[in-house]
Amino acid sequence: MVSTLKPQLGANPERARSHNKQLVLRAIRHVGAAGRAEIARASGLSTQAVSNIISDLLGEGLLVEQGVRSAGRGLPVQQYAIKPDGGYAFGVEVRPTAVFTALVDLVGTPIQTRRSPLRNAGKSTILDTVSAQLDICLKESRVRKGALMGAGIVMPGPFGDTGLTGTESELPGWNTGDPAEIFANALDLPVFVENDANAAAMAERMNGVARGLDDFAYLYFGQGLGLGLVQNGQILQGAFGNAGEIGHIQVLVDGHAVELESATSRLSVQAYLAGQGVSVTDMDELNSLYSTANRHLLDWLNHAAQALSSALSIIENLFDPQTVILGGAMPDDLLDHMIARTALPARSVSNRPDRTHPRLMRGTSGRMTATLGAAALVLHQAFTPTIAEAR
Amino acid sequence: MVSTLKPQLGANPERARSHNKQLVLRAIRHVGAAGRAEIARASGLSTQAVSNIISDLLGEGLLVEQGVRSAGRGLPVQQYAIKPDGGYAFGVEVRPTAVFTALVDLVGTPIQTRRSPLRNAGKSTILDTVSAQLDICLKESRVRKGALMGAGIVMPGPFGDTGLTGTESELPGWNTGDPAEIFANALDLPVFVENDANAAAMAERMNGVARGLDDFAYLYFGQGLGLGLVQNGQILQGAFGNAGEIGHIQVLVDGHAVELESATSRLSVQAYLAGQGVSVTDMDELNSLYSTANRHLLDWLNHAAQALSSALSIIENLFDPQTVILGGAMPDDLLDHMIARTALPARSVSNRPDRTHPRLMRGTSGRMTATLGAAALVLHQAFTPTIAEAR
DNA sequence: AGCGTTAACTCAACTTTCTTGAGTGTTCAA
DNA sequence: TTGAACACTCAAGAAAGTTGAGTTAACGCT
Repeated sequence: MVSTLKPQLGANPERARSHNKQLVLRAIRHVGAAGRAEIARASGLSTQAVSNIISDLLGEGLLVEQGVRSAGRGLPVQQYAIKPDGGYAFGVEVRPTAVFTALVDLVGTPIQTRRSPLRNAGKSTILDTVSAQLDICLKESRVRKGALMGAGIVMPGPFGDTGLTGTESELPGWNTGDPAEIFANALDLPVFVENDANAAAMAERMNGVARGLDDFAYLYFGQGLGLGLVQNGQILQGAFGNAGEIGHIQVLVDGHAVELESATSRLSVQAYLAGQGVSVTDMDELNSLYSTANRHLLDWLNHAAQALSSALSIIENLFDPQTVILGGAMPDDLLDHMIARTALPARSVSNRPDRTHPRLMRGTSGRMTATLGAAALVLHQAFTPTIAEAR
Repeated sequence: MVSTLKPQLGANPERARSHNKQLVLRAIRHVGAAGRAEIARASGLSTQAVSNIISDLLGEGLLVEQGVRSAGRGLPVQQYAIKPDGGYAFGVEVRPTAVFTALVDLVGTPIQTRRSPLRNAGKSTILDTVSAQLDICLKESRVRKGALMGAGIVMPGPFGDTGLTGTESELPGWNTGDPAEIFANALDLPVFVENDANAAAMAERMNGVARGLDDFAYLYFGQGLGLGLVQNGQILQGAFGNAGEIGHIQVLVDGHAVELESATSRLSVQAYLAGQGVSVTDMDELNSLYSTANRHLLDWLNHAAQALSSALSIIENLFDPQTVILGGAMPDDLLDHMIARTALPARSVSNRPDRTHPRLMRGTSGRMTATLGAAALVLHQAFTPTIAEAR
């Protein structure tokens, strides 16, 4: 019974400065552009301290002046904003058949997105492909490697040898060794590894509908169904990094218990439609099927909405989030349809009159959601004050 | 769509010191007794800094010298330990018919526990009773009020006006205003308010089977069934403070969906037994019923274990905790029986070979669990470095 | 139009806290 | 016996923050 204390760092001047820098960046990012006094009030620091820090950040090229704003009386505010080319993040999504990569700038704008097929799903093939993609990305975009703040990697979970192993994770060979470390060595960059749902959630928080939210859940439609949980602005990872494996829990559809994933995922709709003699292979076909109001697809959506309603009840009552976001590799229209049809449980702590957000929202969808989310992991890190958190 | 940035504090010398003090206390608490060099290594501070901080803490009466330990070569280690009477915490559990209070010292030892019936469940009656209990507690134990670090309050959730309101929370009048503020004013102390499950979880972490665990879940058998979630050493509260309301989710028993609470709670066993013509009014009766191997009770336990298995699957896959603890106002033997009978889901991220703790454990049980948990909230605060977290 | 108030920001002096490096004392092992 | 290892202290120095006085610009009242 060895209980290891999670290492936590003490505060010294150097770490305090780094913490405060991130605090200032975060405050500026949150409002888009801000002046010194404003930031000082938000952080509990003196204006002078903020001033010094801003001057540092200007020197490092992370901030730009953003004109003055005359706000009522007093000296007009000299505003500062994040400098988009002040840094870059590399996002990687590893799937069994291909690797998706994205280069985004400091404000989250995608500079490049790429797709590269994999000859096989072997470890070294993946590492080589990712490395090659990084080089090409940097060359084409003319971004110095030094300007890269890190790489975010999205891999199918769960991580490690668990009771779900073999059922889903179609990437062999990653259960031994720490994937983050392996990628960090291969790319020579700080690396953050998450599953697709968590990454998508962070993307939504950085630049999507979850901007400014600190507590929300994200249901990600990928191959299966994943749950990204953000608590207090941080991804909830669980003790072994596998929190949010919602796909295999039992929910009720028409009074019968089914695995949530078998009722809601992309694989599930394909299987269902195939059973009805309708073959779909990609999202576009699914979308056109929906636009013709295909009865079988609508039936499936109804089932899925029922399953989601059960899941929503669980998520809301267990996490009490500000909102639950639906997104991922599923066409917008289908997501909207499901959201409209999902019954919002009355017996839920989320059923309260003083809500600021709808209980169910649609997030960004599309093929690159998770890849951009991978990059968002890096940005999130850059804007999160981290004294007291050892790495 | 006003997205308010969660206030976070910048680091300045004063706050750094306070952060570091708490870090040192936490490190010492974790191992029981420690020397300067050891703490310095754990915190990333210099020995000199730790030395200065320890000398401060000795002056404040929070630490005591604890003899020297000769550990291999070198100068023997001068060890320090938490001084039990260095501070006290007041714990309060408010129930509809009575108020329970406890005074515990800095290491968590209960000094006094009391029960005081309530004439009615009105707000002012409760406040008056609690205040009076505090005064008596202090007088009898001869603890200065100045030595009190705060009060923890356990109240039935959910907090605020939610979809579960009226079903459970039998304390009228608390849905308006912030309970923490109300108590803080009445007691003139820093106050932390939580539900019973969260408080019990913290108690378990401070001095129970969850010592040293940073990620675990606690299923609390109270009137109903509550879930306390600890993530990264912190209570997971949710956006509105109502996370962990697990009682009302649907689970499967014998293929039928039922509300978890209706299958597992103390009220549920009483109702079930009453239906079989067996009347029980308190835990002792329940216990003696169990010791006679009452068939109806065993039937109920079987049902409950099934429901718990469903719940366990959800908790494990959503949180990926180090362990799930069962505790609360239910006799030990019954808890043990349920733990033994609860099937551990195979398809779970928690089903992994490299576990350090069992998937299901029994925590402290008994009438005062939540009350002592309330006090533990205060201790937890005292041992948690909190730069960057505004109040 | 004039003038006092308000507010953002800078400058320079000061304070707090941490780190560094040299020095002391104790224990173990060769 | 001697040297290495280790905990701890002392004194000097460095880093980062705060404070308070001073400057500048806009607003609004007379």
